[in-house]
Amino acid sequence: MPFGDVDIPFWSESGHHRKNCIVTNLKFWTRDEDRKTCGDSTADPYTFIGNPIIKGYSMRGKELKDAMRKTFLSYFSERNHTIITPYPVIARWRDDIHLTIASIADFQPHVTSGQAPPPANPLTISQPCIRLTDVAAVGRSGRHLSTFEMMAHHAFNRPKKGNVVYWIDQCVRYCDDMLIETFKIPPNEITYVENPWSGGGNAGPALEVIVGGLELATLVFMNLEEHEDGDIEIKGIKYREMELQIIDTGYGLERFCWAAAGTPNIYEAIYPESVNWLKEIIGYQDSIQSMEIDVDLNLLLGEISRLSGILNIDVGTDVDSLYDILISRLRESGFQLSVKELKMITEPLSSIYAIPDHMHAICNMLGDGLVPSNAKAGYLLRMLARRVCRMKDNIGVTVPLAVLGSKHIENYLDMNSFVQSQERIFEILELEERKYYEMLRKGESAVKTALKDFSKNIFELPDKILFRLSEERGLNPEMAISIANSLGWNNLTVRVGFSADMAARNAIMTKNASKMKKNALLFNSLSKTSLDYYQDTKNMNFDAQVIDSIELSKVQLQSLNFSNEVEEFPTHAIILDRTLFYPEGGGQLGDQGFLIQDNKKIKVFDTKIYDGMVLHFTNCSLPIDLISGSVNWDRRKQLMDHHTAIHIIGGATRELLGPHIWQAGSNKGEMYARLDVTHYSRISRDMLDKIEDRANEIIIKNLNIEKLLLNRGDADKRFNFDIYQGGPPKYDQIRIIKIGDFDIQACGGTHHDKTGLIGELRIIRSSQVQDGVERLQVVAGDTAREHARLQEQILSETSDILGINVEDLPKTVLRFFEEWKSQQKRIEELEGEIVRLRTTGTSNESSEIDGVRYVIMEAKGDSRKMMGMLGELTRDSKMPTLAILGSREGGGKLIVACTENSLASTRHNAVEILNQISIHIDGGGGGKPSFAQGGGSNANGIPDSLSHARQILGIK
RNA sequence: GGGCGCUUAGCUCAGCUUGGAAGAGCACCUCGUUUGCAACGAGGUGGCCGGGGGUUCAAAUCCCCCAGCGUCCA
Repeated sequence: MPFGDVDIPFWSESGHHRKNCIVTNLKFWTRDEDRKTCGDSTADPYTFIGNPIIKGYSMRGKELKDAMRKTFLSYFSERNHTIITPYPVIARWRDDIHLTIASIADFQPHVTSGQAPPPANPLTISQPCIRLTDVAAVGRSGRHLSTFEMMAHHAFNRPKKGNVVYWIDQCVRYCDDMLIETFKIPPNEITYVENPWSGGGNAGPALEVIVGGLELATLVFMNLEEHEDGDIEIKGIKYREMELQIIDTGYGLERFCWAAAGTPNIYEAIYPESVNWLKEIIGYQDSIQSMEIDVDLNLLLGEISRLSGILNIDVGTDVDSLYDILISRLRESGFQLSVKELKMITEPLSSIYAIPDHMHAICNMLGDGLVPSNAKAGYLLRMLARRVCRMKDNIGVTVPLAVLGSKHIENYLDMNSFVQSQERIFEILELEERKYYEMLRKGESAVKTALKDFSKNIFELPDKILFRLSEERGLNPEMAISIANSLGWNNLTVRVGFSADMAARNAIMTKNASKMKKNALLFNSLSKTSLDYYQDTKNMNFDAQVIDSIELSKVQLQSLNFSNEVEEFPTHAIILDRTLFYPEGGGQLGDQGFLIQDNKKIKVFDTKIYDGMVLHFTNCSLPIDLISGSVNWDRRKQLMDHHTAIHIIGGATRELLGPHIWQAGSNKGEMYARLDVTHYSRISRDMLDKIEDRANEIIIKNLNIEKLLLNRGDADKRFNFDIYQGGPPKYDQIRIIKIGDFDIQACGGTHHDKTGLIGELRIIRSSQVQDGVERLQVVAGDTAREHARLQEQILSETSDILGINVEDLPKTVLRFFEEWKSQQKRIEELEGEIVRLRTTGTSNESSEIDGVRYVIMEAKGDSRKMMGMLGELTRDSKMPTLAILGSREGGGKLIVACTENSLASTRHNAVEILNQISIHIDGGGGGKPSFAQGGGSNANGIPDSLSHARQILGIK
């Protein structure tokens, strides 16, 4: 049987026929003997618009979704499936994706790989998902959503172990039965299209379930995994059968709602309140009526939706040609419209439809505790927020973003599924909108500057300028051009195909970037080291067997990235059968200490782990023999102080600032520790003090610190996802650090048994790593005391220099700085005065020949100082002057200048004069004909230079 | 995670490509003209050109490092 074919008893039992779609050429199953197309082709229009194919659901919006979800979950619950609470939309348990894009994502990779058991088997769920790949089509196609709920039933089979829940046949039976019996869909309207699925390292046969021209569900039978020796090849990648056989289904909740509502498009079915409200605000009906087009708007929208589904709207699509096609197709259906009319109808609508969709995603992300940022998942949130801001501006909605959010939550969301508070969601939305307008405002001057050298009559801009405005200023081409139009470049338009080129350019850049990073295999794993340091974190001495002693190559040294606490570059890596040295991990730096063999003490500079093998870095090799090891306790104690302190700070920050506080990285060394947390604004010193106080309170309470070892499934059940602050879990065994009831985290580091052992901690300062991520710098234990001493010392040394009390430092320094500035000013004035005095009347430094004054004199100071004097001499156009100043500073400086546009500048060339006289100071220089400056290396030649100048100019 | 950009007067920003006297608008001060809504005219005050290092006779300008901020992509 070829891969992808689905041959099950159910087909013949239920009277299905296998056919070939005459349009797509895909194989499909149907009960309808006469059917020629698979249902999901360009020849299959939606049949349910205005005529719901799922009967009995008269409600709309949230009520409809709730009812539909309940029906689905109940169906499977009644058939032995356990209902699972949805996972968050931010996929923090994974490091390969930011957002939950499917229900199966909840169970990847730990369950699908077989490492951990599923939370229930079989199970059913309705998982909120966010997918941004087709975000450009949302609002336009009639069916695309950036956020949706994927209803699913999953089963995980291990046929080799005799554990089979159900497989393809039963899966299809459930689906078919539910559609017909529960949702009352006419059997002949259902088609099952064979379309094998692959992605994310797995593959398997799959069926697309099409009803009334709409894909309602996909049933995937995942039984293959990527493997280089696999015997099945799909799209050039080799796969083999895997241990697990997974039923991975996805039923689009919103699509069920649409099919039950029969509205012109999916948005009207699920967001009717928002759509109507937005239409009202901008007076949409009135503006359409004033166009006096003789069409039934509802019929037209249905038709557009039907056609948009067929047309492929994608990033970079040539929108104008798309409109032409749409117009001609609409004409075939009896709608006579011009492009302009069609645009006036559909452009505002596409925004009206996209806004509630985007708000749904935004509120869900914020509700999950995500913070907007310029990187990672936070950027996706910001991108959506900015799309909404842009769209609402375009169609003339003046309601603030936060109000849109408030309306949306009121109509469509349950706050009790959110970790974040409503107030904070609005606060963040307000901040985001403010940042968007700030960007626009700055963008205007950026456009002005970028275009200042272009004629106002040009029609197109060089691509480079639009690329740069987009990448550096966040102005997409349409926004940039619209700003340019409003600034007077009225003819400018975006070149056809520009967006496609920009997307292609990004693709190339991304591809190049991914080529650059290649992970070379550093060490061949011999055997895993027994990690004995967890048994008792205070135990520092041990005996072990040397397994290997590796001389480090240049490549290895470079890629090992030693911290600045490693005092010397090591030459060797020693591998032992067991160790008490903690290798760098979880942000905690590696242990240092000694290895002792035959009375020889060898220093361990650092410890790292690679593929389960602990590398002890030394500067010599060791024979394969027994050794004893000794870990530097002072350092380890300090690392533990810092690591436990960071947990406490994290807990205190979360407690005081809110559930959106997530660890975005951390580092614990001997000298200091830092914790990066997600937060939407800068943290004030006042707040840092509060966090510090709370953390010290925890230390004083001397809470017990428990270390628990749980498997992944139990850890997930017992605690929230909050425990994965340090990143997605990598192993099935999860080590939990529990500080009283104050803070619980999965962590592999070494910790004290009691909080009191830290002594004290201080947050030295906070800085910003990227937008939305604050870095807290922390010192704890002895380091905290040393830090305080150092600060004292700096202050007392500084105040000693000024001979004042420490308390008076700020005030005194300010006074000194002000005085210094005003004195600089005074010096400049006085120098000007000196020049005036020296050059007025009959001084030997000033003479006049034929209407030009000549000033040749030696001065004091550097070029900058002499500039000021020259201003005095040559800036007065009423007194044409040629001035030559020389100074002995810095190897000799010379400046030759004449009053611009005067007799002096026509008569003399400053550069020529300078070049002739600068030979005396062994130097050079240049400038323009009216002004030249230079310098040299022989300061004592200055008098010669000046007298040479007098000679050239004929002055005695 | 990978890029790109910005930091210059109290504010908003030019100048940097190609090194050679620190600029504009707004605000502020003085004088004049007016006393109608962003008044006008003349003059003026105000700058460690983010910090540190390098190249150079000479750096706001070129190179490197650091800090702060912005932005795009994944």
